[in-house]
Amino acid sequence: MIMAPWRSFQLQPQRALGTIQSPTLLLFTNCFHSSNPGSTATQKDSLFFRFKFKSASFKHLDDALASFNNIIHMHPLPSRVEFNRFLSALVKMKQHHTAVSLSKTIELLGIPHDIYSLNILINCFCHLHVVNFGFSILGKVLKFGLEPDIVTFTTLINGLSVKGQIYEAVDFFDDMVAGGYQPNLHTYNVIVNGFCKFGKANVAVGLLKEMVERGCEPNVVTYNAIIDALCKNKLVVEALDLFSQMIQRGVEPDLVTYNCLIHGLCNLGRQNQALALLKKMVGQNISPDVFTFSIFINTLCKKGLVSDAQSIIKIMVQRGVEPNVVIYSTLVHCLCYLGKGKEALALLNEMVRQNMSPNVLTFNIVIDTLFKDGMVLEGQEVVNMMVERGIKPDAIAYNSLIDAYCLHGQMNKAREVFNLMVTDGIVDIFSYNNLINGYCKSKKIDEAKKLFDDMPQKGLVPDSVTFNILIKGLWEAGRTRTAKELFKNMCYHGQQPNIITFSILLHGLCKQGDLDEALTLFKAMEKSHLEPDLVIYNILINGMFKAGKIIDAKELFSRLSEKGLQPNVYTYTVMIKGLCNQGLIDKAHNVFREMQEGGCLPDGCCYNVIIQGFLRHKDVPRARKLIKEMVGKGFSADATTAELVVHLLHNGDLTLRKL
DNA sequence: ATAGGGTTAG
Repeated sequence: MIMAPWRSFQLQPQRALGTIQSPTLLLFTNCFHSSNPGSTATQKDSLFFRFKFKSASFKHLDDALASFNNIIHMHPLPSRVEFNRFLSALVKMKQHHTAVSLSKTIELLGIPHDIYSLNILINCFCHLHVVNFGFSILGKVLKFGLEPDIVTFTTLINGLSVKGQIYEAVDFFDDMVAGGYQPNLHTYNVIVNGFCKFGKANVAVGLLKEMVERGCEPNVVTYNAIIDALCKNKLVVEALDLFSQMIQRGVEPDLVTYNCLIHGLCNLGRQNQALALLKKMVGQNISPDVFTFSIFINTLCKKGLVSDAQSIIKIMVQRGVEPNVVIYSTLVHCLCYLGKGKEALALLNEMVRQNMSPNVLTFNIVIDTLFKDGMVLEGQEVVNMMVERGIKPDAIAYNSLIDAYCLHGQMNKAREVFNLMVTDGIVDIFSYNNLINGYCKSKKIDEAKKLFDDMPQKGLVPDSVTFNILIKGLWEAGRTRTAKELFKNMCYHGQQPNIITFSILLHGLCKQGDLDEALTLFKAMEKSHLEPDLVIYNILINGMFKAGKIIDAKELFSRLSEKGLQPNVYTYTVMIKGLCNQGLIDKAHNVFREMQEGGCLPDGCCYNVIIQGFLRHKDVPRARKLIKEMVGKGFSADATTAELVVHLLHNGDLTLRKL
């Protein structure tokens, strides 16, 4: 159980909800809850709705719906203005779908639309990613003889740009200007934001000038959007330039500005500069908030410094900033990253216990880690826990679940999850790639192929990863001809083979001993302007040894540095193994020494390879010495080494016997 | 307008 030292500072006791499980029970309990008047008292409700509040606001959808059911029975009915107020309250709760359907109800009650209600409706459709419906509402506006206003256009522009159709958004913007409508600051901010989210921060920077020329002086929101985008594109220098520029133009940076810059600096590892900015902002009486702390906590977590992160949490609590679910999830992630799955699970349970509802992200991190660390049962239990708490996995969570089940050969479960995604209409390329990969690894190549063929039907195009997975699967299933055909057909499917494609095929060919074909393929690869990397050379050197071309292998090895590549532990292991197999045990030993002089430390596999070399040559003293060294470094003998030792046991050698 | 999760193929 992990102890949270800051626990005493935080989390005011909240309403106990821990025992409530069924929605019915929840509704039941709500009936007795004094802070929830909306659902029962009709008279009070209408007063509340009509006179008491300037703008309606609800905490729960249930309250809003109950309120709605009451007011539609009032005589006379509330005015359009009041219904609009209600609809925008729903929008604030991100209940766009409900807003659309209630808008229809209101219409059916005989309350005519006005431009405000139609603008709200357009906004809802845009948020539901059906901009076309938004445009059909624009048609309705005109049909009703209503005048679209700048809000109508800005909303539609926003709808296009959040869908990534930024150039369509700009076209529409131009049409609007041509139609005599003046864009305002908000319109520009929507466009700027679109470019920023679309990875075109530079275009957004260019827009600043146009804004000034048009008399729409950029405000702090404009600058923040661009600064954030620049930071996320690692262009912190440019972001800092813009930061100075905004100050020069008299726009005061706010907390968001600083948070964005601090985030960008931390991501580039420039924490000292980030801290300097923190100091600067505090000097300007801008207090760090939970976002600011979160950035620093995350940065420390990524470095594995959990205790430092925990200290920051203490500080923030002392400053009166409450850690939230993001802060906790970051810590959970950190523990997972450090391989402490059990402790992460404990912290997750602690969150639940303290009523800090973990969300799909928190659960996903823990589930992923537990499965990857082989704790299948624990992982499954957390999945159940998530479902019990009514948290619906999203595409990322589902995909990592598919991957997890595949990893443990539970293909039926993986398939089940995949089918759920199909039902929900959220299968993506990752789902297919993960599941195809799972089938290949479980030697169910026909299932894999079937899935691959099924992709276009779902509107998905196989990517290079899909091809690579399937080529490898086919090859390993012995269907090398089909694998080669698929490789040749890749480009007809719009996918270029990449370096990994080549490595898969080269590996397969070398393993079969087809060195000549491998070398032909290697030439083809160079011709297609793919720069071979160390992995490719490792495969080739290995293949050359296997084919008995020791001179070629040694030459290729020695030419690595002139290609700007430094041999790694795999390269050396390949060399050592090759030399050992050719009986050149002393040469192998030289390489083993050379690698360490060059600063490359042997791993367990490397030790096993050279030890096996010595054992096969009945050189027990040197084998014994290296076994001792290996065990001392915390590596252990593999099955082959152990077997060889058993054969030599008649020596009664104690060091070896220990294995 | 700002903070936390997936890169699956060698």
